[in-house]
Amino acid sequence: MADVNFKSALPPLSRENKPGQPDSGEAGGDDALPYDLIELLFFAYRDFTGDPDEVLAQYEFGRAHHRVLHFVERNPGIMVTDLLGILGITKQSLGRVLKQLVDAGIIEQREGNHDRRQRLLYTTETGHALAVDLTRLQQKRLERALIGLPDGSEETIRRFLLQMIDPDARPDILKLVRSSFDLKER
Amino acid sequence: MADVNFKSALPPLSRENKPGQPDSGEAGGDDALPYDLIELLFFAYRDFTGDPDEVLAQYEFGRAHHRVLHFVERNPGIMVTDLLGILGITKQSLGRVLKQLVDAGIIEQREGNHDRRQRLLYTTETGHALAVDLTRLQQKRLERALIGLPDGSEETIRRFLLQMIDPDARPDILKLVRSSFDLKER
DNA sequence: AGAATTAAGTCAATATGGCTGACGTAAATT
DNA sequence: AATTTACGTCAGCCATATTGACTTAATTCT
Repeated sequence: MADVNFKSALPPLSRENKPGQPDSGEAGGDDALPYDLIELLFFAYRDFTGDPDEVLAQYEFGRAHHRVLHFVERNPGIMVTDLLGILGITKQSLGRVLKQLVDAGIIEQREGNHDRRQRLLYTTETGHALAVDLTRLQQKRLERALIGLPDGSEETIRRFLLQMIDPDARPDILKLVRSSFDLKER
Repeated sequence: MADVNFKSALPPLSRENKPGQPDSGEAGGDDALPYDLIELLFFAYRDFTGDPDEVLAQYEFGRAHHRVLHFVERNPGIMVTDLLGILGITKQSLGRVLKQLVDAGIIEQREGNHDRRQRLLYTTETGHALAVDLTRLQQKRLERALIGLPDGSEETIRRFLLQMIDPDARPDILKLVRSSFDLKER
């Protein structure tokens, strides 16, 4: 369900507004702003997140649930505090979503062994299955996107994405992402 | 202002949960799910949108305003209906945001020449300046991300992003994006 | 000329996913 | 024993999206 992607919704451009070639009649001297890249990124990301959205809607879950599920699946036994740091949201925001996931039997909380204050997070069997499902959807889209690109493109894209990230956040993200590819800078 | 990026917020991974190398001990036979790409995309997009967010916050605007501003700047004289189609949101959602932008003197509405029902959208001088500012921020990040990548990488990334988009939406998006690069499939 | 369609705007209600500040409890650390 | 940490919770707020129904004016179709 859920017509998340705008597919059919995108109309032809207004007649009054035909392309007309590089409308480089701007004021100041905006030397070639990368509108195309910016827009491609926008639409690509939207469709990328749209696949999971459709599945999640069936469970009455949203994108917030997906993010939590994803990072718990990826980091079984993660502490709530660390998950908060990764997601960059507040305890309250996470709390609501997390509770729903626990109630739905998607995520399980276990007391820490060494530190009994912790409620370490794990996906249940159901949760794992759902996480894998969603990831496979995204995998398919990624694979489709890589078709026909020159050798080494995947590596290039990985580096590009990493370098899009704030430099001072990269070390932490690299730890988190632990790619099987070498993304060390230089 | 606005601590949009989580920079300092990302904590070290939980001690209980050190990398430990490809934890390929999964159940079914999930052959190498592309977690790293998925996560890099997530963080990259977050930082990418974070730059404009900070500036917009000063105007009490959000990301919704940015999207509207962007597409109006890019398609001066666009009809409301077409903008709705591009953004993939409802008239009501657009209405609120658009009104705020008009009230703030960022966007201007002019009656259509041929069709007086239309309220064609244009950025004002102020709006244009803001749009350019925001785009330059994103340009800088993109340029930084392309540093050190092999020749032709930008082209590769463009194609990658295009192919991430639903195939049936691509023709419309290509018209919209009108890249100065050749993105025709094949 | 009259009917149907389109462009734009509007009302009211609702959901989601964020936020803040304050506070409480149990467990660990100093 | 005092402090800090991990987690949760209360109450309220805000931004951005949704739906369905309805109005007005203008254009197009028959």
